[in-house]
Amino acid sequence: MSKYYVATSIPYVNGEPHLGHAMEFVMADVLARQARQNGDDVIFSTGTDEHGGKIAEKAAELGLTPKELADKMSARFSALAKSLNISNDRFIRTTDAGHEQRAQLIWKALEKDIYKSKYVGWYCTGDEEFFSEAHVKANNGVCPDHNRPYEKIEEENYFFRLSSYTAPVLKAIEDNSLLILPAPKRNEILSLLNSGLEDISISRPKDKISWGIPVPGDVHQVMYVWFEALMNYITVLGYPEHQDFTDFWPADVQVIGKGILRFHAAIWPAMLLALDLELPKLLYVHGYVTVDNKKMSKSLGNAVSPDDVIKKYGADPFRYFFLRHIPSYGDGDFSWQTFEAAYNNELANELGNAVQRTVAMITKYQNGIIGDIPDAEHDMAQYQEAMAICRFDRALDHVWEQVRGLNQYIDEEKPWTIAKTGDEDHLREVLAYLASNLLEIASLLEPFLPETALRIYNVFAEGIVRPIEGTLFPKQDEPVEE
RNA sequence: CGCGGGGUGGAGCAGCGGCAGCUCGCGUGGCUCAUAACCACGAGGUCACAGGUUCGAGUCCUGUCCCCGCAACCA
Repeated sequence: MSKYYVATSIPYVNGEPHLGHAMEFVMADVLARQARQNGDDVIFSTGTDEHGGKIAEKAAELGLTPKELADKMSARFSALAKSLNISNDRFIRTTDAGHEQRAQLIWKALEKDIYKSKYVGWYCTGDEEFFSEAHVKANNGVCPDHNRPYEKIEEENYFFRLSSYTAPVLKAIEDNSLLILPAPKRNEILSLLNSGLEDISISRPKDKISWGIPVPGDVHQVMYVWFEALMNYITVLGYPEHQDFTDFWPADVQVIGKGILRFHAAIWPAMLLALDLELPKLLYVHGYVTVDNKKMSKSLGNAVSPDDVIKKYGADPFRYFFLRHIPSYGDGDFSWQTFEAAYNNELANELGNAVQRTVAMITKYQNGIIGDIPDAEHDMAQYQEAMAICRFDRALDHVWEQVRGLNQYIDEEKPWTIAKTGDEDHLREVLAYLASNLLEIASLLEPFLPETALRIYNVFAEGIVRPIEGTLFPKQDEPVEE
């Protein structure tokens, strides 16, 4: 039994969970469920990233302590995972004592590559934030939000010698020992690496940002959130001493959004190399979700809550839409309209109805007795290939080819005609073939639509049809608001 | 010349050198097992533009015009 470790990135608890977070959960869940289906021993981890100035500020605005805010928001994310049927084995929070302690161990282990230096940057006291040279130049030296000039400020920070790791990280990505999918993302990071990496600041003065993990041996500094958050992928396994870490690292897949590619394809691998650890085997980078072709944003008021969609349609339809209709290798769009179309046409009419008509015929013509169900013999190669490279959309396309094929087969064979002519053997054969196909489809669907797969199994698995209560995907008639 | 992605029937996409394809939507017909579902057929494209390579180009090369993302701590 081989070990399989898959992790999502851990969302920052700065805002409410949105469709993009939900999609990432779902994608990673497909990988985890597929691995379990293949008999692997799986750890699937997700969680929340909770430190940093932004959280502290936001908490202050709301009259909460940072920890109270983090608790509240973290719970929202774990609730989302639950309502989407995400099968994560772990849910790590960067405020967990275990993470904080292990992060400090990691820091110490990295000390040969850490040095103290002055950070010089452009600072806006309005934002209380540093800005890059390019950013400042683009705004002609004046902060547009506060209409005051950026100040040049120096502060003491610890730095990580990222520059020393440019070459080995580059090599790992070039020879695909750290595979990055899709390829354009790999190219993007290669070109970044080819231009060389600079050392990065990895701490903040405690008097500026206190909400963070203390730097070991320096009471005046806390770790920079990102630096410490990346460590979750190994602290969750119990680095350095726990057996899970020995057994499950390196990760088989890390699932991330395109916005955090640099952190995961440059900084994180460098940290791992500095720790003398192996790199993840695959970094799968998904795109962003727009709503009605616009970037989700509070000011536009077009944010759609994953909860609303799940409440109305359920977890499986949600999973289905985001896995098949948001391109696995690119950005995609959600709208209620396209969601409903997918639900009605594909789930209800094609799949749901295929199950329904099969059930009805077996019940009507054979009193619900299926008899021997032959093994299905479709060529799964294309499906498997798609799964291997995280092309969930393509994999589902192939499943739906089978669903359509099934409906075509029914129309060609016309079981109702066979029933009239009284050729019982032939009829039994045809209907058993249908059941067999639906069982096969259920198996292919299992990682994607776990509830649906189970319901289909339950109907046909015993050689006798056990009618479903209601229908698989009840048609939704009432128009959705908005 | 910062980097990257893209412009293909009404919409969304595939095709990456050999007669332009898929899904939705639309039209017509068929069927009656079924969730007014299912099946078949059809209409609809000078593949952003201009050059070039080739026996042959959405497909390769060059140039132009648009769109989008990253760069600037959003998944």
